[in-house]
Amino acid sequence: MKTVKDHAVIPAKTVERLALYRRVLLDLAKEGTRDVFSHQLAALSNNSPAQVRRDLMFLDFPGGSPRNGYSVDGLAARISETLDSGATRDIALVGVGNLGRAILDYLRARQPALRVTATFDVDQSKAGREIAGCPCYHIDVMKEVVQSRGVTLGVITVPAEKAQDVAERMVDAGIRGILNFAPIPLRLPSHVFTDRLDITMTLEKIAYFASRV
Amino acid sequence: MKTVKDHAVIPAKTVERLALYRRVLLDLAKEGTRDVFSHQLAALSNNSPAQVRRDLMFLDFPGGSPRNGYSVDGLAARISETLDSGATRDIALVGVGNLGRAILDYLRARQPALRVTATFDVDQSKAGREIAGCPCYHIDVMKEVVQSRGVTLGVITVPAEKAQDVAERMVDAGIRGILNFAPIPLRLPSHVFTDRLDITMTLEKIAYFASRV
DNA sequence: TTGTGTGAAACCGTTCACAGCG
DNA sequence: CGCTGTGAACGGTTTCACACAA
Repeated sequence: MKTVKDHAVIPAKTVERLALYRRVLLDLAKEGTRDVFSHQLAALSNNSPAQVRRDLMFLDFPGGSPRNGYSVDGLAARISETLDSGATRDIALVGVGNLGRAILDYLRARQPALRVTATFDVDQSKAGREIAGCPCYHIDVMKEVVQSRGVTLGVITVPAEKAQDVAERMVDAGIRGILNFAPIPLRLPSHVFTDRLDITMTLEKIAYFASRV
Repeated sequence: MKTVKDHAVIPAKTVERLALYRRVLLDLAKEGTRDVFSHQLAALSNNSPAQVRRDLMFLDFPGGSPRNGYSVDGLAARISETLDSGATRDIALVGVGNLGRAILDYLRARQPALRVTATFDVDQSKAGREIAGCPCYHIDVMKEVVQSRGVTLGVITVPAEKAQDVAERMVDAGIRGILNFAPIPLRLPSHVFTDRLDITMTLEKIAYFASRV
């Protein structure tokens, strides 16, 4: 029996794992697997079977039988409905340095539901050119471009000192969610969802735990 | 009074925040600030003053006076002692694509306590060259290079299909901690500390939360 | 019999609130 | 006073354990 309402908010950690399950399921589908048990999905995403089943409760998915487990295709589709609502999201990327270009390449091959529509930089010489098949504008025209194309997500790959300013311009342009690679957290109005991927900090954490036994 | 033993294991989230506090403190020091209150540190790393004070309890730092707060230099130094023990850690980076190069650049400027010593790739044509001032070897010689230089940390920026294999070679070479950029979790012996920075997954999470109000 | 779906318990991290001190 | 240090309360997440279904 399903008790979770359609529009119930799913906790962030669960959303992350659902995105991971989807990727695993798509891989399984590609190699022809039809059905999967929670313990298999758990092994492939290393966590516990109980965690997997608990996460799937949020999907309102009629799925799993004790005989066969879950339908790979059905479950993947249900996750996509829940996370994406099927719509493609447009992304603006600010800061066309090495990291910015890497992320462009990274995303181009993947998930067509997430697409970098435009890139921006302070460097005038980059404006007007195409970077990895994606037009690059000067940052001063960001608001117009973002609004005319209905971009709702932003990625920040500029140096730490510029990140807060860029983020505020993004919010002003109407962007609702920001992924920040700068090593400093952004202070933004609470209606904007932000997350940070801090490479140095993560390495420092790994260094700490790798030394104690 | 301090009750936390020197070798007590600090929770991962606290370690992350301590690394962030250190960065903030170093910025403050650079601009000449001598002392800082927990509420200031909290604002700069956006979280609560209570959280900051709770985190600092793990440091066994005699610090804070109600009059002046904490000594900026003293606190930064104490965090470094606790996280790094002052030692420089050597890193091996496998996968010299765009992302790999971006991370090399990113780390070169920063934290001298973390240094990429060698890079590796399957591409023979990259071997023998220098990438961003860092020697690049073929992946087959990784074990020797890693062992002769005492490298203990690894960064994986290869495609998903290769990541597990690369990780196992790293572990075989004696690496103790791995930062994985591939979108699939690694299955490794539990004595190896691993963390994953999954760009696509994070964007999917942001897309999910950016659409609900 | 095996695996799902799920209440209930255990666990962990954050926040509260206040005693103690400069 | 205002801030630190911290015990205690709180809330969210994970794990346990078992009824139920194929």
